[in-house]
Amino acid sequence: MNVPMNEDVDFLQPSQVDDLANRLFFRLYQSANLLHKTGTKALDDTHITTQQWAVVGALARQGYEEGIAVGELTKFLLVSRQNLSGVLARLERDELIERVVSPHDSRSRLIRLTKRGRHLWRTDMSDRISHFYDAALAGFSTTDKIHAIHYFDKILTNLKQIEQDQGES
Amino acid sequence: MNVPMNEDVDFLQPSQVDDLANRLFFRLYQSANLLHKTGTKALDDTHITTQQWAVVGALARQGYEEGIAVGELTKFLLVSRQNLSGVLARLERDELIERVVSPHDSRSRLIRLTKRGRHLWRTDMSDRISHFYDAALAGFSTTDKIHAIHYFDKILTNLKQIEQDQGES
DNA sequence: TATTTTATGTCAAGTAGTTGTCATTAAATT
DNA sequence: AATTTAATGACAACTACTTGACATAAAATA
Repeated sequence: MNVPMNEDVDFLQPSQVDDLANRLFFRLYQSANLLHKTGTKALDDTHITTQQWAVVGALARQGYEEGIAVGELTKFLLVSRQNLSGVLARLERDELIERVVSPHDSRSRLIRLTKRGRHLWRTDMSDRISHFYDAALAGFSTTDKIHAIHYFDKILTNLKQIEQDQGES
Repeated sequence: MNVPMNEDVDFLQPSQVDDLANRLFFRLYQSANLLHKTGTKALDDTHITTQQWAVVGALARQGYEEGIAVGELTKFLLVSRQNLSGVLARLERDELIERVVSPHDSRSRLIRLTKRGRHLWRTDMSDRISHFYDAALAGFSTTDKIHAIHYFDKILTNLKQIEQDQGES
């Protein structure tokens, strides 16, 4: 037995799996679970889920008043086309978004907020989201936020690379 | 107009919503999406999803050979009992876990790995997970990992507080 | 012009997540 | 001993997420 056993690490993850990595991704998993639960509840009055929030928030960005193609939106949100299709159908049902044919490419239908959708974002969602963010990032300095974003960006870059490698095989 | 407009911030988030917070949680949302997609694909051969991975990983920890109560598991994974119930049913169907009556509380059934489940974890999952972690955290020093975990812990603490506050109202 | 590529929609099957409700059973409390 | 509380299972309805497959229409290319 030339390999020394580290009892402290072994207690939590009794295998060759990197304990720090395991903790990190498990906390990412937990954070995402709680984000969806508490985020959706924070917007309970608006009947908007965190996924719909992500879509509406994307469409509310300046520069996207005329809409965005579904394909672009899937790349931005990192969800599948088929999944996004359902979310968009429900947002369309509730008259928060609409589909218009792209002036540049008639294959492409652009998704954009309706007047009602824009109004909901500005009037009912923004404030609640601000308060949610304040509570969720209590104790975070600006520097902390920037550093945390940086780590997320690195993880995202790596995961995108993994996805690309997986697609090739 | 006494409030100065910050064009840089306004470009990405044209409201009073904290842009840094928005970026941070959007990247958390994206990271979780990609984690599930790439993680599940990395374990494709084993027919284990990231959620099942979380459960099996939790049960594979030292000290949990005799099992864990469903309620404890929901608190650990931060998912609902009803959701976990379905995941456990599929793992039971595949004979990776089993339910045994708790020796201390006969209301409680303990979830534990079967021999087959433990074998799958050690033989097929651990290595793939290690490689996945290595790729997903490429460029992360040990210090980076510790700092990132620290941020996740702070976010988790805050989100748990939000959940508690929401439950009271 | 004919072919290929691209963007999208749709249908299907399966997994995962939520809340809410009701029932059961046993522990804990009065 | 009777009542309350806690842990769980089961069912329902809904949203969201995946892959796979097939169809359509228009852009791009040969």
